[in-house]
Amino acid sequence: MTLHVTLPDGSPLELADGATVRDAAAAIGPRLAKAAIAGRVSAAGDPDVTLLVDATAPLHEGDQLSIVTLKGDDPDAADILRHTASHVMAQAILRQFPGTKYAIGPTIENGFYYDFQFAEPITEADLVRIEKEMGKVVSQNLPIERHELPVDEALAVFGAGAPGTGPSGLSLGLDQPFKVELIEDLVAAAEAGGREVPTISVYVQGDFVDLCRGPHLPSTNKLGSGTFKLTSLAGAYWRGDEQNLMLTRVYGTAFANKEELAAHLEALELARERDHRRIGRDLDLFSFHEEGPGFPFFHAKGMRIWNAIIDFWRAEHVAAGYEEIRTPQILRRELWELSGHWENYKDNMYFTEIDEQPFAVKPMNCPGGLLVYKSRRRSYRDLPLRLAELGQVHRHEMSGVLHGLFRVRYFTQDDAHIYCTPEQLEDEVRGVVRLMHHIYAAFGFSDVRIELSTRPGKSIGSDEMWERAEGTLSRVLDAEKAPGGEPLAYVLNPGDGAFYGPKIDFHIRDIMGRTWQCGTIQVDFAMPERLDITYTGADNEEHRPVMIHRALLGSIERFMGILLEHYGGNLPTWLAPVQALVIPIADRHAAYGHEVLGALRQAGIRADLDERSESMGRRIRDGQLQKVPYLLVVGDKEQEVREVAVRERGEQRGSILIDDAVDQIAGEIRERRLPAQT
RNA sequence: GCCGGCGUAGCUCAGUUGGCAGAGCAGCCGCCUUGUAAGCGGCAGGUCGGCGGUUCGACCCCGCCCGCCGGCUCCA
Repeated sequence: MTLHVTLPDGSPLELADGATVRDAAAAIGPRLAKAAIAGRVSAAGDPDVTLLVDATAPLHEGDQLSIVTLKGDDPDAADILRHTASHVMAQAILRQFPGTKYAIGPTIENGFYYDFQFAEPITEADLVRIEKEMGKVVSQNLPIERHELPVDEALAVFGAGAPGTGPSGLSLGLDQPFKVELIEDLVAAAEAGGREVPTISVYVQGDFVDLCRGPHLPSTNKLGSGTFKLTSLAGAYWRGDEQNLMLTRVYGTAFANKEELAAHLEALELARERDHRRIGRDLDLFSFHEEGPGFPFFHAKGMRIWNAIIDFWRAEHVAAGYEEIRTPQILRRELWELSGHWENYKDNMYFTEIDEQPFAVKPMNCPGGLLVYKSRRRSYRDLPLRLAELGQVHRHEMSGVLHGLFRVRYFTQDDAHIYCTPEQLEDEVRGVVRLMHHIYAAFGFSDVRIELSTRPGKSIGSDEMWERAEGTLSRVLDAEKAPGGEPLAYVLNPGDGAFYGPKIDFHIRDIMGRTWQCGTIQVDFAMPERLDITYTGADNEEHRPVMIHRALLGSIERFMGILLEHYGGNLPTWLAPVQALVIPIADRHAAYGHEVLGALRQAGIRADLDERSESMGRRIRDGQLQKVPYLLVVGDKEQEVREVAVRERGEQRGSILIDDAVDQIAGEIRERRLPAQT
C-alpha cells in the first residue's frame, strides 16, 4: 500500500502507507530529514485548513504537505522552537525545584514564558541555575513524544492519586492541580458545546510530562546550546484573574541559532537606549520625583516640544472649525454623581473638600464641558458646536502600573466634545476620522489601525439609539478612504463599546512595531440626557443634541513619550527642542556667533549658542548627543564671508550663507518635514 | 493593588567576614583659544531612600514604610 502527498511546489510524492512527516522529508533528501521539525498539512478534503503537526505525525492520502525546518525564518518554526524551550525550562525547573507546580507555558512574540507555583520564592539569580539545567536537558537529547490519552487516564497522570504506571506507560499521580483544572475545563467546554469529549494530548520528554496541544521539536537537542536565554521573573495571576493565586512567571527567549539570539538581545539593548525615560533625562526634557509619584515635571526643553505639538494642534483645530475652551480642575461632587462618574469611576478619582463641601478632581473633561454648553440657550443654528479642550485630568492609577510618561496620574487630553443633531452625526464623525489621519501623518505615523467597538452587555439607551449610532459609525468607516486612497480597513470589536455609546479607536504603529491606542471617537446619547442639555430646533421645540467625545493624541504626555521612542530622540526638526546650535570655534568668533543666533531666532527657530571654553570636538559631540538637528559651526572662514558650516544630523553639509541656512531650516520647520526613517 | 527585584554623589557603578565611604562622567574654579563626537589641572560634592530594631559598633543583619524597575491586573 502506498499513499500520495503533494508538496508546496505541486509535485507529488509517493510514500509507504503509514509514512510520517519525517519519512516524507527523508524521501526528498537526507539533509531535509535531519532538519525537519514539523509539518504543515492540509487534508485532501479540506485544503483551506492547515494544521501544524509533529515530525512523527502520520500522513494521509492526498495531504498537502510542507516541511517545517529551523532554517530560514519560518514563523511556525520559531513558535515550535519556543514552545519546546518552555517545556525544557519547566523540566529543568522541576528537576531543580522538586514539588513545583506548573501551570501554562505558551510562546509570545520573540520568546516564551511558563507560570509556576514554587514551594519557595526564587530569584533572578536562580535563572542561571535553571539555564544550566536546561543545557543538560538539551544535551541529553531526550526524544519528545506525543501521547493521546483518554480523559480518565490524563486525569490519573496529573492528579494527586497514587503513583504508578498507566496503560500508556506514563507515570501516574504527578499531583499537578493546574493541569487537572485545565483538563476538566476542556471536558466542560466540549460538553457545553455539545461536542464529543476529546482525547487529551500530552508530550513526554524523559522525566517530564506536559499537557499540550503541540507540536514540538522531535527531541530536546534540536534546541542548540546558546540559543536560548531566560530573561526575567514576574508575578502573574493564574488565568489572568486578580482574584486568583499569584504564580511566578519565568520569561525566556529562544532562536534557531546563536546569531539570531545575539541580534535579539542587541535589539533589546537598542530599545533600552530609546526608552523615553532615559531620553527625557539625558535631553533634560522632564523628570519624576518621589514627592509626586506618577506626576511628571516638564522642564524648559520638554515644554518646547510640548508647545510645538500643541501649536500645531491648535492651528489644525481652528482650521477644522473648533473653538477651544478650558474648564476647572475641581468641581462639586454632585456633578460627578449626575454624570455617572461617581458611580462608575470613583475608584480612580481624587476627592477633596472645600468649605466642608465634597468636591472631586476631574478625571475627565466632559461634565465641565457640558456646563459650558448649558451656560446659555443653544439653537440649531449653533450646531454642530465643536468645543476642544486641552484638559488636564487626574486619575488615581494603581502604583504598580506607573511607567514614565506612558502611564501617569495626571495627563492632558486633547479632548473635544461635538454637540450636533442626529442628522449631523455622520458628517461630524467623518470629519474627525479625517482630522485624525491628517494629524497622525504630520507626526510621522502613517500605519493606523482602527477598531469599531459596539454595544456592551451593560449599557444604557434604547435599541434604536444604538442601532443608529453603530450604523452611523460603520457607514462612515465603510465609505472612508485611507490617506493612500485604498478603502479604510478596520476590525470589529463587538461588545467593547462604552456603556453610553459605540466608539471608534485609533491605534498607531511605531517604528518598533508596537501599537498605541491614541485616538477615540465615542458617540454619546446618555450624557446629554443625564445633564439635560437641549437646543431649540427650527420648529421652536426643544431637542436633545447628540454628543461626540473625541481625542486624537489621547494624552499629550504619553504621545510625547511615543514620539521620543519612535524617533529615538531624533525628533523631526519642527518638534526638536533645540533646532539649531551655533558653535563658534574660538572666543574671537563669539560676536559673530551671537549674530547668527539672532538671525535664527528672528526667523522663529529654536536656536542656542554653545560658547563654552571647550574644544570644538567636545561641543560637536555634546550637540550630537543632545540630538540637535543642525549644528552651525562658525570660525574665521565663515565669518569672513558671512557663512555657517552646516552639520545636519551628524552629516557635514559644507558652508552656506547665514540667510540660506536660516531659510533652509525655517522652511523645513514650516513644512514640518519628517526625517527619512531607517 | 499583587508577585519578584532594586535603592551608595546629579548620572553610571565599586565597596572585602559588621570597624573612618570610593571611581569615571557631569558640576564649580583655573589654564588652553580650539576646524567637526570627549584638551589639561585643581576643587567641591554623600543624614549610603526613610523610620525603628539587633550590636561596643550597621551602607552591610532584622522589621515596617517610601520610591523605582520588570511583569500581572487595569489603562490615555
